[in-house]
Amino acid sequence: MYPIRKGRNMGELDEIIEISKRRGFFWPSFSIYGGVAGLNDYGPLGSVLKDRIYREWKSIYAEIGGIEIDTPSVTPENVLKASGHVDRFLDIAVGCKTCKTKFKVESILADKGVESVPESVESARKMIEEVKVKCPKCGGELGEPFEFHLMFPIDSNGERYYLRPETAQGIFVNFKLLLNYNRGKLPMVVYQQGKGYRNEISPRQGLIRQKEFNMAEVEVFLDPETNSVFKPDSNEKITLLDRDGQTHTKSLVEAVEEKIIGSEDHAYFLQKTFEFAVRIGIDRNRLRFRQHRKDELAHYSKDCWDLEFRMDNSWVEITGISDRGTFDLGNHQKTSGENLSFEGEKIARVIEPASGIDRMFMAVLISAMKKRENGYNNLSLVDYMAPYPVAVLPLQKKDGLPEKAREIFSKIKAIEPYAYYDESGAIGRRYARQDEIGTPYCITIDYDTLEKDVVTIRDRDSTGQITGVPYKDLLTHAPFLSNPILRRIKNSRQ
RNA sequence: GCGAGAAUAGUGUAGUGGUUAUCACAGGGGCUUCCCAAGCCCUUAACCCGGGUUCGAAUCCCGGUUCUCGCACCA
Repeated sequence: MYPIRKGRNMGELDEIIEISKRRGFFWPSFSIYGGVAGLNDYGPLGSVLKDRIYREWKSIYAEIGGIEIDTPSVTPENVLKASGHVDRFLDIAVGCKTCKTKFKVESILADKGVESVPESVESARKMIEEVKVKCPKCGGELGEPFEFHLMFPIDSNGERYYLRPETAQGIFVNFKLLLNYNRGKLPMVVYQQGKGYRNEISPRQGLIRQKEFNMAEVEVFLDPETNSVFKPDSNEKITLLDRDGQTHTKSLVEAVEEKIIGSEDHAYFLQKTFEFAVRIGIDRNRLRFRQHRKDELAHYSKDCWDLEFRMDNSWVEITGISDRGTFDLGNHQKTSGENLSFEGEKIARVIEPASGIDRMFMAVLISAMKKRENGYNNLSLVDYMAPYPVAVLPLQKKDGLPEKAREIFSKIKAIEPYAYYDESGAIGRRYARQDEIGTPYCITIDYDTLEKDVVTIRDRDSTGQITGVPYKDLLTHAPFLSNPILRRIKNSRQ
């Protein structure tokens, strides 16, 4: 009866994309000009939800003494040269003249047993000639090699810059200042939220693969001589897929004991990452950790575990927890000439939990989306994540109910600015509307309100309600969601 | 980037050369209803962009853009 969906079956991702566009979570950018692949806007609801995800992330790391920094997206070339991105984030590719398939020169050389990365188009051409490589697919002649940049370059007055491919470098280059701020002490946990940019060849799937994306990166600086500053303590069994393809269902504590995970420090940040995902409402049953194989590690990474989320029966990385060792600080020290050591000659070792906030955002929506028996959607967000924690609804649009409702609404606004007011159409329709955008509580103003100043509170997930709540009791607790009456509703529902 | 398909209101769609461009839902207004998208009436709102063929193009052709699915790539 509601949007008739013929033709293809919608997957959960398609469904979230449809609802998001309709209700204002996100949509493709620049659509009046035909749109641009891989760029999306967060709408009014999505902007709030995204901020709430960042808020929880910050509090997770602030709780363990982390400090925040905010650095530019526009980054000078020499910084990204030192970090290896200029050379390693640029692929030299070549196409087959016959079947038109394109390959990374690096990988077809590797197939021939040549383990070297061409540094230029010219050297790639020479190497192809020397090794006599043909098209691995059809055996045809290969064409001219060409460069494919994964970073967006910016040229300004003869100087080259790039849009950062990760926020991390802004932290590494500030190591000295940050360490000074931290009064010379390690461990030091530094986090940064911000945009990252990658020139994806084929951006797809809404927010999953974009050219510009929201990152939440943490760099944990550790004394290389002091292990196990951070220790996991969770006994929850988690699925761990190691680099040899073995699946383990173990707690992180056990995983370290059994050497599935290399260090306690690394495991601890897997735990933190898992805690973050669950705290924002991602379904823990759709999560697993997967270790990178040696050949898929990024150039800066010694070891990496991804937190992956299952959607439409495939796994999507939402966070990578990488052991970057001393790679970045070592290279920046060498290139800049600045002393980035501490306590003499020591270079700090780095563990990096780096989350893709857009992907986590999708995971939150997909985890929360429920279908009711009547076919309507219920976005079962965790209370404190909902863009609107509360809506105020007069039962009908007459008999002075809207006037009373607006009066109460303005009082609610004073303690909960993200409150929604709606008096249009039938009450059931308005409940349904709030359900679809995840509003956990509706306050209904009815005839009893006029006589006795009591309201009805309706709970989103159970659709149950409690009547006769003196509305003044709702105004005595700020923030609104800490109100004990709401807890009572929540606890009583089954 | 290649191959194949697709692009029509906010969403999902009908429409194979001539229609006031279909329908549903959503949105707005009203009647009715004291609590879960009920019903009735009214209303807002679209042919991706640019060329071409034609008396006439949403429809046919070309180019572009975007999307989907594969491949490749990326994480």
